[in-house]
Amino acid sequence: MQPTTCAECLSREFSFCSMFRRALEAPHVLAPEVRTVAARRIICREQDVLADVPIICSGWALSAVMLSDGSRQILSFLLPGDIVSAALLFDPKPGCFVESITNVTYRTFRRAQLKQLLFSRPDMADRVARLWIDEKRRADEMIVDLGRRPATERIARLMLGLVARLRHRRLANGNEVEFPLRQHHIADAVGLTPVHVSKLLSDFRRNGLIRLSERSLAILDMAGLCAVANMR
Amino acid sequence: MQPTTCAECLSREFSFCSMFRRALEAPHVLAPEVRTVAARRIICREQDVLADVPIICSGWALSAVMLSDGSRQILSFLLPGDIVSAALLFDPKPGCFVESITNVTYRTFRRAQLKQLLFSRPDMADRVARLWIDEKRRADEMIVDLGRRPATERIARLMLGLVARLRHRRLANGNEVEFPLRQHHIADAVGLTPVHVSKLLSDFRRNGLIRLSERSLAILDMAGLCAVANMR
DNA sequence: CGCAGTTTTGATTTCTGTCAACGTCTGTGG
DNA sequence: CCACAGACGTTGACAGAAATCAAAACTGCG
Repeated sequence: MQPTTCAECLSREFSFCSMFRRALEAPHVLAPEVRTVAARRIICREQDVLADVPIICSGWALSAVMLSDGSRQILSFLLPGDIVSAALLFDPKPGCFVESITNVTYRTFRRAQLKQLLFSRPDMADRVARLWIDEKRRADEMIVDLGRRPATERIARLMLGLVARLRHRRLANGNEVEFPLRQHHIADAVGLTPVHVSKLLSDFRRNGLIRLSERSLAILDMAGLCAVANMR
Repeated sequence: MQPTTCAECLSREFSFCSMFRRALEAPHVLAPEVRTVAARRIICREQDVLADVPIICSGWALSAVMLSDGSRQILSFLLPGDIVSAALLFDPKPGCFVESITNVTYRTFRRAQLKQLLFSRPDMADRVARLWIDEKRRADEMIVDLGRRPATERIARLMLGLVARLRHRRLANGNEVEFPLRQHHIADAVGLTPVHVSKLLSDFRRNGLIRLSERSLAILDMAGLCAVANMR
């Protein structure tokens, strides 16, 4: 059921991998190494120096920063087709630590090879720039969310954003998606405590906005949730 | 007192401008247009399409996102030598609005010219990448601050970060710097209300950490402020 | 079964926002 | 030169949001 080569992978059409579609369809060109990790495993640490660039092939992961008091801030959730961070194309230090949420498979590409491919075609610079601009835009939106939006709005936006990303990659089509996040993941992403997240999610359910159980999220009232999220 | 050409400008040695040092010293190569705006003026809006890339030459500015309820989140303070956003090198839409804090002079470079220069030398891609990586790192730090640090810590870190940037550019050398920010600027940057910022700054003063008056900030107890900021 | 991780719920505390009043400063126009 | 209006900063009382603490139920899994 899971693709065994990039040439069979759906993500090849979307997100990061689409830039290398041609090269990926001829597997001998890039020949990335495949790795598999179980859920809740560390993929890389903040101070690591990565010789290779990891791309998520299946499963969910997260990138985060740890603080000295033991708490952490999640910077982004990584879905199939995502590069851990565009900065890794140029800098071997990830600057964040990366952990699997579900079972994850990822492929590691040689940085030098990717860069060579990147600059072999004139339009590549613009495509890398686009990738980078999108990453930065998401970071800026997160800053706005954390700085100026109330808790319910942040949670609603997180869920809507994830559903939109999944749909864009054809990993979901209805308003119901696989949702492996624990409440502490949500808490660490939106800057709240798990206890408070639990209470607010109960409110969402009480108001008929969502159904969330068994690692599955259904948006029951899209208009209502968008209203809570202050979107559209 | 203020330089009239890039060839005389100190910022040429640091930050963004340093990438073009050679070209800037021969003014006929890039020939940017110079503009001057008074304090509290809009430099560009979120939906604008900018034909040129603005670089701050003197004064302080800010980039921010406005929300529908009238509040705003400041994304970054722009100091002499800063590009408004590295994304502008590739994308004419700034995605944020930019406002002068003090009187500001800035130069606008033709995007096509900059890009041409950028790719005329093989090491340029790495330098642009470095610029971009730093911008992203700052955004990530801001996410961590807003998501996981208490108010006093955020304010202390903002002040320390600004002082460090000023010193790095030789715009300050002691622990006393020109500081044109109003308390509402601080509030909009760290996600608080101006009233609360006022109270916390009073605490800082009471504890002998800083002196802040007359558009000037002196860090009286660097170790103490770093401790509050949870740094070093 | 037993255990560790997760979720829920209620009581309480802490932090931050809101509101309002007042004083200061600054630039502007008469 | 003065009066004035705005913007800014400070302070206190209060309200609301989110954290903390604690206990109990639930889940999945070896």
